[in-house]
Amino acid sequence: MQNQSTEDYIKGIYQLRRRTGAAVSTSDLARHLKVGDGSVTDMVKRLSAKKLLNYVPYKGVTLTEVGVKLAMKTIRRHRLWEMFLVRHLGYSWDEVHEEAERLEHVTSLELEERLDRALGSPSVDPHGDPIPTREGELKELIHPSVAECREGGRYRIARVSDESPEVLQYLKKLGLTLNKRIAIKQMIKFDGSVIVEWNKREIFLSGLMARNIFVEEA
Amino acid sequence: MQNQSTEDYIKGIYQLRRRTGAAVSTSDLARHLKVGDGSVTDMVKRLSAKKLLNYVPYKGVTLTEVGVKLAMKTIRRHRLWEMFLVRHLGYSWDEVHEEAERLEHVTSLELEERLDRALGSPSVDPHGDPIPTREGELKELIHPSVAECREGGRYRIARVSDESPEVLQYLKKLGLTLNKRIAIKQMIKFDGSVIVEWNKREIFLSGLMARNIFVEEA
DNA sequence: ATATATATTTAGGTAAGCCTAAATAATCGA
DNA sequence: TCGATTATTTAGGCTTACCTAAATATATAT
Ligand SMILES: [Mn+2]
Ligand SMILES: [Mn+2]
Ligand SMILES: [Mn+2]
Ligand SMILES: [Mn+2]
Repeated sequence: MQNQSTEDYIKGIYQLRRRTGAAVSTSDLARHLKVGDGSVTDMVKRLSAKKLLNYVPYKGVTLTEVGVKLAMKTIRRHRLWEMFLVRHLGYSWDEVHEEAERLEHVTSLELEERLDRALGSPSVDPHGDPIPTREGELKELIHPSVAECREGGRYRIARVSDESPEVLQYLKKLGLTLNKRIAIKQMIKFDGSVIVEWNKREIFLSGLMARNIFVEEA
Repeated sequence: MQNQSTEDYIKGIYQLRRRTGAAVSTSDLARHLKVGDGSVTDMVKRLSAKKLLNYVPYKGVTLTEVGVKLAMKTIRRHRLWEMFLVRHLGYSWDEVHEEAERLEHVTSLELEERLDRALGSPSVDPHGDPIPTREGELKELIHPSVAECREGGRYRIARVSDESPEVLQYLKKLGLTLNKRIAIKQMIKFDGSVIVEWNKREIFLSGLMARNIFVEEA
């Protein structure tokens, strides 16, 4: 098993790459991990020596096959823990990320299996993010954000960005949680905000909020 | 919160001290933690600077009040996790120590509270060891070992040494788990072994085994 | 194309935790 | 009580993962 830093670097690279598609720059990774640029260059060389990633100076890093495996393993553990904390310990979806961020690094294969079994092998985490399989397969679901919906459409909330606890807290307060069914009442072009209907109430969502909620046609 | 090494050192000191009563020598601690003697001297100086313990060269270490608090917190988390893994994830008592040894260091106060609540504030762990309270109070229960029992006596198994997984596995196979009621059939002076009766069967326990099972008069 | 701005790496340091071997202190036996 | 044995500390090193500032490479704008 690898240590906390290694796993967080590899996971970070995987996630940044999913967003940009290209090689991940050391400075983007530094920002993501909240460490200095020089520290990343340093660490990235060591991870490259361990064959977890390919590093081309001034060009950025990409994960090797082994690296992707490790990313999958870490993400799987993270999301299983999030799910477990919600279902079995009464956490709400805005409280689990931090905990899972630490637990993911001290989870044996045995524990991973037992978490999975206790949850009935869930396919998504509390934020709607897919959980990689035991074998490391991850099918990314591509859902449009509320900001990209058509007026009058009816949708199911399929995923919510887990970036900020505040967004999650706010949505919880509104009642807009996973799998809730909403209708798009009005798209306000001017600032990208959206008015949705849920439970017979009209809810106003800022443009930023709308871009953090992902839906599926209902 | 402290890091893994710090917590394991402090916990180790607490546990060694409970057994011997006196200040803990650096070499005993080194053996316990499986690190070199010199490493312990090194670390112990740092922990002393942090006011977690008092270190007198050549005399050994004792925990400060703050140190004892940290030991209690760590032991509480360890034992709550052991209990949780057994009750909620189907682990058996010989499989939980290693897992808890890592989980104890990444457990927030919030998580500690939720584990405790989910378990109904248990007073002992799966091995019969008492769980410190939220406030850090620990009442050590003093039970005689089977090796110290009187022939013909009837007892309840109150605690089992969690030192070795083998002992625990063996006892599990025999069916001699916590709270089981046994009768002492014969104490064999020659080698300290004991024959006990449980569930209408006679079970032979080696001297070493007998010294690792602790009981309460029934 | 060249100067300037920005991104990235290098260099030199630090702290934590470990190791081994040498030095020294404490303890024990006769 | 003195010499030998044992326990403990010191010294010198190592690796990991950070930091900051200086140097250098790359990208951008005129
Ligand atoms: Mn993490
Ligand atoms: Mn999540
Ligand atoms: Mn531990
Ligand atoms: Mn235990």
